[in-house]
Amino acid sequence: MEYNTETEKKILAAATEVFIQKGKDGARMDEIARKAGLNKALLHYYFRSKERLYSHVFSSEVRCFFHAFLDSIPISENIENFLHGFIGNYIEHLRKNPRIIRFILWEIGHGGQMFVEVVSEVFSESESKTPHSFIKKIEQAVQEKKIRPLDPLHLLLSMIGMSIFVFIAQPLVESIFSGVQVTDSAFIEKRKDEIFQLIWQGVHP
Amino acid sequence: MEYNTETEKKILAAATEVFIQKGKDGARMDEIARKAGLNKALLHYYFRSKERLYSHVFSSEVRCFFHAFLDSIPISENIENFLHGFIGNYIEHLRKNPRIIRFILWEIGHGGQMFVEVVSEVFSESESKTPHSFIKKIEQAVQEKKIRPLDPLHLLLSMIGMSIFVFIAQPLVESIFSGVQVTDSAFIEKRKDEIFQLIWQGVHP
DNA sequence: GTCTATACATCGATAGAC
DNA sequence: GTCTATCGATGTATAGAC
Repeated sequence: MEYNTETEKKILAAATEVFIQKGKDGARMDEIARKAGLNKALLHYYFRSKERLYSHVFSSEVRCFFHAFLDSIPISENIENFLHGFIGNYIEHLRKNPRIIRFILWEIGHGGQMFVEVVSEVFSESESKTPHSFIKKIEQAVQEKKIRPLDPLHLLLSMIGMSIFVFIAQPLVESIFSGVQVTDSAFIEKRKDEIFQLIWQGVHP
Repeated sequence: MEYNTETEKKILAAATEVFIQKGKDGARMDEIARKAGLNKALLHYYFRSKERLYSHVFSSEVRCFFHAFLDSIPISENIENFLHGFIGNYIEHLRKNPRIIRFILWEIGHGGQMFVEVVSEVFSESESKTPHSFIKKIEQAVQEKKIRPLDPLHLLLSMIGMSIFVFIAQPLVESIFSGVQVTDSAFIEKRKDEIFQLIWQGVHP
C-alpha cells in the first residue's frame, strides 16, 4: 500500500500514545509532534488532518488486536475445549493489551461508529472465525445434546461480558476491593477458572 | 445545602444533555448556554468553571443511578431470589437509563478517577447494600451448601459483566447481529432469563 | 441576577523558506 | 521532507453596564 517511512512511524507511535491517553478531543497535535521529536507541520504533511491521523491510529490498533485474538482461538470440534479456549484466549489478549480497552471505551463513549466499522471489516475478512460461526458451533453442540438447550447468542454475549468486565471496570474494582490487582497473574488465572467453571456447569445438559 | 433556583436547574439540565452527548472535552459552554436559553456568563456565575459544572453534573447523575439501583435490590434471605432479583433489577435499571452508560464509559475512558470517587461515596452511604455485603451473602450460601463452593467475588463480577455488556456494546451488537434490538422488551426479558438460568445452574451444588 | 462585549489563551492548519 | 512563523477560528473566562 504505502511505504512506511521512519518519520511516519514516529508520528504514529506518538499519536497512538497521546490519543489513547487523552482521547481524540483531548489530544493536542503539538503534544504528538513534541513526543515524536518533530513539529506540527509534519503531522499535517503526512496525515492532512487530526481527524485522519486519529482514524489511522484507531483502525490499526483495533484491527491488530482483533486479528491477533481471532488467530489465537483454537479450532476444536470439542465444545468444552472450544469454550475453554475462547475464554482463556480472550482474557489473555485483554491482559496483554490494556490500552486497547481504554481506546475502545473512549470511542464507544463518543458514539462508536468507527469502532463498529472496523470490527465489521475485520470479521468480514475472516471466514472461519466470526460471531456467526461461533453461534453455529454452539447450536450444533445443543443439537448433539453436548450441552443443554439454550440461546447461543446469549451464551456468547455472556462469555464476552464476563471476560471483559474486569478490564473495563479495573479502576473501580481495584478501588472497592482493596488488594485485588486485576492484571496480576494469580487473579487472571483465577478469573479464567471461575468463569469457565460457571459456564461449563451452567450449560451442562 | 443550596437552593436550586430555576436558572440553575435550566443550566444543569442543558449541561447534562450536552456533556453526555459530547463528553467533557467535546462539550462547549456556548452550546450549553444556548440550550438553556441563557448566555455563557451565567454558567460561570453559577458554577465558576466548566470543570466544576461537569463534576456537578456527572456526580449527581451517577449518584442518582446507583442509589436507585441499590434501593431496588430485594432484601431476600433466599439466595435464588437474591441472585434473580439482582440480575433483573440491574438490567432493568440499565435499560431505563441508557445515557448513564455513555456517561460512565466516557469518564472511564478518561481515567475514571471521578467515577471511582462517586461510587465509593455512594456505597459508603449505604449500610446494608454494598459489594462486600453481597459477597457475604454469597459466602453464607456456600457455607450453608445452598450453592457449590466458589469465589463470591468472581460470581459477583460475572453477574455484573454479563448484565452490563450488551448495553456497553450495544452499537456493535446491533450491527453484527442484525435484527437484535438491545433495548427491546423481548430481548431484555430473554437476556434476564438466559443469564439467570446460566448462573443458577452454574452455581448449583 | 442577567446581559453584552471582550480579553486572553489555545488549537488546527497553512504559508513559505530551506 | 522538514522547519519556523503565523493566520484564523474557537473556547473559557471575565469586566462592566443594567
